[in-house]
Amino acid sequence: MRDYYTITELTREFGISTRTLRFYEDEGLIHPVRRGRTRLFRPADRLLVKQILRGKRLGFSIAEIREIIQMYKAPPGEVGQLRTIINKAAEKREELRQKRKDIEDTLAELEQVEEACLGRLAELRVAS
Amino acid sequence: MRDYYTITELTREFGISTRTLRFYEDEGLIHPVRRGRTRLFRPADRLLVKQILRGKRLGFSIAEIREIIQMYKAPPGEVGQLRTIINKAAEKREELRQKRKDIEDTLAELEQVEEACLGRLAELRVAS
DNA sequence: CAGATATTTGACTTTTACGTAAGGGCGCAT
DNA sequence: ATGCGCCCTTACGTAAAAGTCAAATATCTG
Repeated sequence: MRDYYTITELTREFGISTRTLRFYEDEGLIHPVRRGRTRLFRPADRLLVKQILRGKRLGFSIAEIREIIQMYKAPPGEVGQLRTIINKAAEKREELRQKRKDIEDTLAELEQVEEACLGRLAELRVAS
Repeated sequence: MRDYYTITELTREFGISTRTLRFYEDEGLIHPVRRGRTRLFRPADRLLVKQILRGKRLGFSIAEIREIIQMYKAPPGEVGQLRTIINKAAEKREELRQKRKDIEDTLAELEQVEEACLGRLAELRVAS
């Protein structure tokens, strides 16, 4: 486990640009430390980037990803705040379950596509 | 099963705008028939809209959705084409499985968030 | 310490997926 | 005949998420 990663190391690891990482910083999603002006990414920052990209793959906007990330680092807080977080988490989970169902449905359809293609291929072989 | 739906009926059913449906037509995703200039959506068009919106929820771009849709209505075709489709379908399925894993991971993290919040709430009750 | 390589900020541009406004047509209930 | 609701096209506008480029530093390496 490295102490620090440079910006270019992370861009190579994740296949993104430096612009993207700076953009995420501007958006308040990550907070790499600085040595002079140069950004240094700690393992925790790297993990955050991973979570951000995961959110992107699922079609979440930056704003939504920010919300999710903020839930992760929620402080002890007071009762009202805790309840708010619990509710938000429940909402997101519901949304994720919907997405999962969408995935299952699409997977099923694509399997049908494959079967149909294989079937058609078999027909063509017989006919020739 | 209705013969035709008007554009407004579909916007109400799916919570989208007429602009969106016209945009999808411009993009070649749907092809409602016309009575004069007015679009008439058949059940098959309605199903397509459903599939498009499902794709959107999963973070697919219009271009990607177009690809998926084209697999569904792939014609009997010739051997090379069929193989291409089979490969594309396999790729998409892999992508979907990745997304599903992303969802599972995020769900697990959110459950941890909830547990942590509930734990903290319990602490606060004891302390008071 | 020089030269190469990496990083910074800032500004402008691009792409995607629509939103929105303008201007007009059709059918029908008042 | 007119007001209402729904429909059409054309065209410009916009927000999000970066891409791209320039010019100025920083950092590493021999």
